[in-house]
Amino acid sequence: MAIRQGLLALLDEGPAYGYQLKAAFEERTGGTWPLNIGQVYTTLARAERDGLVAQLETDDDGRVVYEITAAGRTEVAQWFQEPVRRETAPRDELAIKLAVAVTAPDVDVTAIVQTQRGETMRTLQQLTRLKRDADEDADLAWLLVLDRLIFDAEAEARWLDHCESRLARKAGEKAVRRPASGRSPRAAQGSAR
Amino acid sequence: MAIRQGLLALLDEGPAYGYQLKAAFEERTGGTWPLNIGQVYTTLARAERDGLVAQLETDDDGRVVYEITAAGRTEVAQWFQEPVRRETAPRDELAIKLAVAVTAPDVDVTAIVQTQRGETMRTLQQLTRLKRDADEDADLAWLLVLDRLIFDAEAEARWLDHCESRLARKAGEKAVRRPASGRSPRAAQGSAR
DNA sequence: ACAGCCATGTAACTTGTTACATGATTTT
DNA sequence: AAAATCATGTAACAAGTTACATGGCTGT
Repeated sequence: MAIRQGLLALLDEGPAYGYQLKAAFEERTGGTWPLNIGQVYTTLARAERDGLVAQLETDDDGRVVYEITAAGRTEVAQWFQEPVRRETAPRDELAIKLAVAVTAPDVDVTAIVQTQRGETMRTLQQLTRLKRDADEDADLAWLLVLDRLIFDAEAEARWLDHCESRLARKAGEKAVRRPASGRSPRAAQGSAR
Repeated sequence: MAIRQGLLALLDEGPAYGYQLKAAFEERTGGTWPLNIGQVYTTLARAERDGLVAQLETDDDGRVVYEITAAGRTEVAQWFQEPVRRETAPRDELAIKLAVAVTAPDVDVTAIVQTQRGETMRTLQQLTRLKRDADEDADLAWLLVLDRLIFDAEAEARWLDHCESRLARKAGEKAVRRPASGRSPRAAQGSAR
């Protein structure tokens, strides 16, 4: 619902047409989440179907201007009033992956963790660079989004470390096997019952 | 794709029927993400359509047992090999909300932040309690998922603090207005061009 | 004239999700 | 016998997403 609500909130600031909404949305997220223009229209069409927005007369240049309705305002107000709940959040793919991997036989979980950490660190560096470059001029909204991504990536990295140490401890309990195993990060070669 | 891949990975450990998959999935995530049984079947049907799984003969009790195919194994192996990429991750609703709110006029962003922190802290406590209770017997997968949720919630809380201080700084720059404003957390009353 | 952007829209598809229908088996 | 649980499935929808069609306008 994030996009729908976001566009709705933008319309709450005043009528606008499709391209303006796309631009406004991307400006605030600093292009972190580029929005396919088609999606703006499908989202608007669905919002109109649900009575949250309405088409105004086309403007002087023939552009289709949308306006928020009373029902739409109510929904925006609610969106701002109510916190985002954990239950609403989508299932986390990485967590599912590790949860399944850790229980499965013949899957090198450590390799998964390490690969993922590589990716996470790369992302983190990229974000940090972006922040350094943007810090001067960028507007508050974009900076906050950026920090959000950074905080998230850091949490992910920390969690991966945590997983690794837990895995190491578990492996330790299993005592000594494979005396001098060269690292073999090949994971998931299937199996049978 | 998380559920689909998860079920596929479970099938990679051996054939199973719908209810078994639901149980296996929920066992690993400790019931954090309960799975509607109907979804198991729709997911399986779609995976079958895509040639990733196949129905075996029904077992002795007439249950429909699914088996992973070669193509399915390839996909699971890939899933484990490749890291979860940031670009794949869904847009974060909270970030969008604050990004829009912070730029909009007549929206009390501080109120939003505080409400959200309340929710986040409540979640965090709940998770911590779960962890304390579970720590004895629970299996590794469930503990890791739990920690993931905790790390995430902590990052969110930290980010909210960060947002608040940024907002305070910005408000400071605007200098003194509204000498003794009673807090008016009414948000988003619309506007016109 | 042609390339390229602005602008609107639509058709088609994916994943996730739930509500419901239908039986069989088990428990009370 | 009734209630609960196991088990399979389907219909229908939401939200996100993209590829494509279409036309106007602008600069070269």
